[in-house]
Amino acid sequence: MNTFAEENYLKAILSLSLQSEELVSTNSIASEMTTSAASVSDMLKKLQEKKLIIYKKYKGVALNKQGKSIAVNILRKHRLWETFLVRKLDFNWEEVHDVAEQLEHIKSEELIDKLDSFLNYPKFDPHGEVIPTKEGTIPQTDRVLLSEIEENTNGIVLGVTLDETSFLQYLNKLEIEIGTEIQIFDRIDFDKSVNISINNKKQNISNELAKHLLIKNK
Amino acid sequence: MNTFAEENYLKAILSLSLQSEELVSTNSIASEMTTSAASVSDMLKKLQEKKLIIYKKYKGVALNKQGKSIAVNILRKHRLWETFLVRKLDFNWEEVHDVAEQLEHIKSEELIDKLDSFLNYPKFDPHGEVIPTKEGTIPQTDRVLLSEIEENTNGIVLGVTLDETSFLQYLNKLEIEIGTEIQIFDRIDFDKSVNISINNKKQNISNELAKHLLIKNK
DNA sequence: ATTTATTTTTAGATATGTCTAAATTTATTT
DNA sequence: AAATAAATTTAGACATATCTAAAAATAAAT
Repeated sequence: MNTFAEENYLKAILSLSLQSEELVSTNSIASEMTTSAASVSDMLKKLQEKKLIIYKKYKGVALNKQGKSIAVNILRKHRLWETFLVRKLDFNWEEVHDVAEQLEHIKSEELIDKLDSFLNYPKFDPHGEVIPTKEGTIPQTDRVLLSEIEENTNGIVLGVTLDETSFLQYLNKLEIEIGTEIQIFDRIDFDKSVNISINNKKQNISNELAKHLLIKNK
Repeated sequence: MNTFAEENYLKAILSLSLQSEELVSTNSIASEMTTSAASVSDMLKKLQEKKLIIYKKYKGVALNKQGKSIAVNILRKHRLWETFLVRKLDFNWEEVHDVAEQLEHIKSEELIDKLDSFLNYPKFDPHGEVIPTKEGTIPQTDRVLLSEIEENTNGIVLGVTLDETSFLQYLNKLEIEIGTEIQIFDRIDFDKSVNISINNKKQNISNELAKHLLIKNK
């Protein structure tokens, strides 16, 4: 059985691993978890002793099979709980993260199986993120948030992850609806806004907005 | 903010306080929590420093206002979660205790408010125990323990005061569940066991068992 | 009222997880 | 290639929560 701290480190390593192919650095983990590099070093040593990661001093770290399995399971629990909080308890989807960070550490396989069933086996969480399977795989989708999408590609709007009136009204104004084809040009470093074109009209979309648009990559 | 350990101690002290008027002893807490008396002593010192209990060395301990408020809130969360697990996730009422022991420590007032609302503001948990209010009071009910009940009366099983698997399994074997009608005949002086009849089947119930059965006098 | 037994507390260890500061390794400049 | 900078690890401390063994206080028995 793993502690909350161990699980949080594994989760952070998974998250960073999914963002790039390279080994995960100590500093990137420290920054992800807002802790010190020293603490990370300490924990990496421990996780290696528990045979959950592959760790080479000064080089970086990767999850091994068992560590990845645990981390993916935490991610599954996190996203199932978020789905529960939004769909059943009427939370706004922006509010659920902190609570889900606690709930994801509850230990009971049966609980998660039953929660999954209660929610009717959802494939996506309220943020549009895919929910890993019970078997420990992360289904590949061509659904991407506009805020995460590759530059210089085309896509189709598949959905949104927010249903606030002001948000939806703004989409109307921008002529964005489900099915709308968009061209993605580039992302601005400074504010993470995205330059796109809709119906041949060039627009700049804020990161705040882009985070709520689900795009299918063409 | 309190740690899980602190919350568990407060909960144990509350539970013991409700069983008798006297100050709670170090050993009784140790036995309730299956830990050592030394650990209890250590923690009592800490809880006193945090001003959550009234503690006199060698004499015993009681919750003060703030400590009781925290403990009652944990109890409320525990019982709301048990209700959720049984009513929504289809757990058997014998299975929910361990999971609820974890869930009760999740920190979010909003979560509990919304859970309460989702469950339609239940008054009793699946074991028949009353659920404390959001305001921190434990509603009084007219229930009596089988070990205390008047002889030659009839009653209905309203709940239990113990949440151990072995206990609950034994109840199953005796065909005792919530709602079961029982006739109470007499109490044996020697061992305080009670002669009763369930479904016209006469049985002798040990004092140890009777102490944990809540009966509504008819 | 002593002695004995029980209960409770303290002392000293251990494990987890964190920190700062110093040392070490690796990467980057010049 | 040597010097400098950056990243990482180690050393040593600290807080939490637990334990065993020993000491101290209280309760029970003679």
